[in-house]
Amino acid sequence: MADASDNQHQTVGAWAKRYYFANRAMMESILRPYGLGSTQWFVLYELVNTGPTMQRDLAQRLHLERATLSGVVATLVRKGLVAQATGADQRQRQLTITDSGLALWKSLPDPVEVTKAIALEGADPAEVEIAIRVLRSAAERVEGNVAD
Amino acid sequence: MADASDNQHQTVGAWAKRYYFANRAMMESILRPYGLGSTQWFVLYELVNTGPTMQRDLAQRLHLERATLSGVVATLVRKGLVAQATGADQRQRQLTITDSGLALWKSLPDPVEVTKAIALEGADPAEVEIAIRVLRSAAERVEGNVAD
DNA sequence: CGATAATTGTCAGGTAGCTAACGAATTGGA
DNA sequence: TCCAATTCGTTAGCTACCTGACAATTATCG
Repeated sequence: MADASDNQHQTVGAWAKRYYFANRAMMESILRPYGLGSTQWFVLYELVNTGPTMQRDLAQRLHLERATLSGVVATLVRKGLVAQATGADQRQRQLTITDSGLALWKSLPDPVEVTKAIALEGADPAEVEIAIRVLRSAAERVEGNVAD
Repeated sequence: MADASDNQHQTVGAWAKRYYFANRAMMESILRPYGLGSTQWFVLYELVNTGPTMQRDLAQRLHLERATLSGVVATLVRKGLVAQATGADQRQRQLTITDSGLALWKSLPDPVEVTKAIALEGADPAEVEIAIRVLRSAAERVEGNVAD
């Protein structure tokens, strides 16, 4: 009812947005007791599962701009969870999870799994597949067009 | 290719996020020449199509927190596009689009339509329907759970 | 070799969200 | 009637994105 006038914008985009924010809110409510944000969690996830990584590569994998990741990393370094080292190429920074970061990681629930379980409980897997296909093709088409 | 390690998180949520940001980037690239952000556009849209509106009601319709809308409205007022008036109940603010706001509005393309056309070009309408259903039910389920 | 081009990370400044806390105004109940 | 509870908007402070500009470094090519 509050949505009566939303009918014009009853689009995939509108619901994608709403699901994204619901998802993120849930993840952050899970992570808040540990003092982590959702993107910070994804960074730790990558470092744990891929090992030491160049900051540049990490940005690509997480689909973040260099500048965005720079801020997230700075936060994690300040918290002592991640170490940022300079190697041969002095422009680049190599990221490694610290001991204290790993200790925190081991005590963490997986917020992606928890949220996914709630979101898709009882959903038809075939329909979920279709939803992913539609979203992916829409995302890729729009991404390709912004480049202009 | 950059997504090789994303397989673990090849979820509806991951693609919803990616589509949301692509969508928003496209909308903002369309609106940038006019000095507007996407949420600012939605506020103007509501004021144009619904007429003068209480700030409180607008927040509900746009699914924004009072605090968030407060900032967006402050920006629009500063730009002279929206007027914020106090009425009988002196706690509430009534929002109205100004003449200069309306003039700007009339010169604007509809970024939602433009983006949607690109995103869903050639997509199967039945599959789009399914995607919306999946997203809506997922969003509502997660929203219901965060309330805990 | 040496000047120009490209890469990398950071900073500055902007948009879009959130929660928590507060002041002012209104409502409700004892 | 009057005090307590509620409502509404704002502010402050946080996360998470972006673009544009910059310094430092490394690559490239004439």
